[in-house]
Amino acid sequence: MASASAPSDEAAGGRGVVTRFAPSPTGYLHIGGARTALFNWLYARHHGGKYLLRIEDTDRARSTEPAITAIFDGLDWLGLAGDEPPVFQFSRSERHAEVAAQLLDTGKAYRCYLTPAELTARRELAQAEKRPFRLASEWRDRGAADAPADTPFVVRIKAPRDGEAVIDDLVQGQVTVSNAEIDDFVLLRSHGTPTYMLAVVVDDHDMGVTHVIRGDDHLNNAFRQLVLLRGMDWEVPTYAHVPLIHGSDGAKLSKRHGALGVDAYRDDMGILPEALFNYLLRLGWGHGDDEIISRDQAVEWFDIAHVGKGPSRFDLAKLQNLNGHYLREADDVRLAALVAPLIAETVDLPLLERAMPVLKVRAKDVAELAASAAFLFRQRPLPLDEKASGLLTTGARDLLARIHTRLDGQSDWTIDALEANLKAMAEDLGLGLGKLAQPLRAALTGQTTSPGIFDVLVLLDRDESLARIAAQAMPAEQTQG
RNA sequence: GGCCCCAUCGUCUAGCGGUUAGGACGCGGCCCUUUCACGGCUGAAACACGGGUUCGAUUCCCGUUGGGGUCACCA
Repeated sequence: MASASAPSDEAAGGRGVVTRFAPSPTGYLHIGGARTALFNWLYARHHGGKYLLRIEDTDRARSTEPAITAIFDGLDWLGLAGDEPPVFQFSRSERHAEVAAQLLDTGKAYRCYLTPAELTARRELAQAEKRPFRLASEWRDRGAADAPADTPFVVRIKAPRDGEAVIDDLVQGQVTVSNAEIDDFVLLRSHGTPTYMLAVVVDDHDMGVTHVIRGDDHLNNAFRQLVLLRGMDWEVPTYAHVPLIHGSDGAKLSKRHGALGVDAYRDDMGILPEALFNYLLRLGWGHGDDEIISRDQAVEWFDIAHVGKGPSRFDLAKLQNLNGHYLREADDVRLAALVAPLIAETVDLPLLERAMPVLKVRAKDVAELAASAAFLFRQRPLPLDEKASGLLTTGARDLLARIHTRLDGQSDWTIDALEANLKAMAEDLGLGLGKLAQPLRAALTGQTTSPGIFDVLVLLDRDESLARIAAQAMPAEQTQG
């Protein structure tokens, strides 16, 4: 099963790769989280490993059920569901406490009786003296005998004070931090609940995670987690800290930059999942000149080595361009099903499906597609938009009457026949085809832009087309002469 | 502010000592054309700066500047 010879295989080592995406359900799945999930998924797939999901809900006050649902929905939509049922971190608190107890027993952690008030006082003092704050709790070396009775305490790790720690990060390279920078962070809160720092390390270990791929806002945390890992004598996973996504102005992505839940891209912006997948893949990662990359191709090509080290800015225009591409490629039946609910009029689904090939080449999102399809289902008299009504001058209406007469005599209602007929008519009148097509388009669609005029004629069919033309044509008696 | 990280067109990126610095989005022009798109061709557009190393730096090293991340009983 194992590859016979792949010594250069980046850090996959001998063991099977296990990655995880671990969002905290305090908000919806945002674009940055989606990309982190994508990279984890790709890395696992590429190496034939496993990709797991874990919901980091240890903050009971901020974790919500709707957020959890939205995160799973978003992941499913992008095709990034976990390979196994998700782990809910809160359900594992007993295990976390057990590890904290073990650290306490082995002298790797201690009970700290400093109150929150004392802590903030020390912090403020340090700040006032413009001195970096590093907590030095006197409880670190005090014996249990000194412990005050009935006083709440937190459990802190005993972080080393000398030397330095090194992490070989797949993205950031070798990063060294002095141990003096790492404080005795809290493992168990005064109410006995585990902190994120404890929970992550225990869960990653228990879940067999070999590769931790996450946002680089966690790079500093990795050093803290290292202390814990050493305390438990556990194997250190391979880290890959991926740069964050920034907004168009270079600042950390926020709501106003479009850091919306992926559901907003789907529902409000009409983005297709394959487009977002492709966009997110290319944001911060590249493979030569390739831009349009399929899922399979991505799995084959993806590597951490080509993940950029600098943050990249989110560019909506490029996402939309990609979306246009995938829209054109998408199956007509699928698109019709997506578009139908967005159309106010009663939809003739087979007609919508038939129209899709000529509609989808001119749309960049699902909403645009719906807007461009609506004319097919409107009742007569057709409402005209401003440009269309401006175009239907007396002369144009007169022309429509002539067109009506001409087409009324046409039995072969096909694109070729219609085109031949109208071109001949234009020639007879000494006009360009456009002179006929534009008024016709206005009468047929109520708009000045639409698919090709012969496509429209055929889609609408003979009776409806003729009726729409008649509705806008100059009354017959005024055209005599 | 301390610590850590980063730096190629406006944006996403290719490049891994010697290239006319390539592609894509966006922008301009042309072509196609019944409108709008699509498509094709084409133009403008980048190695942040200063020192080294080297025969030769976009590429390696140092510094400056700029940007980002992080400093909780949040995750």
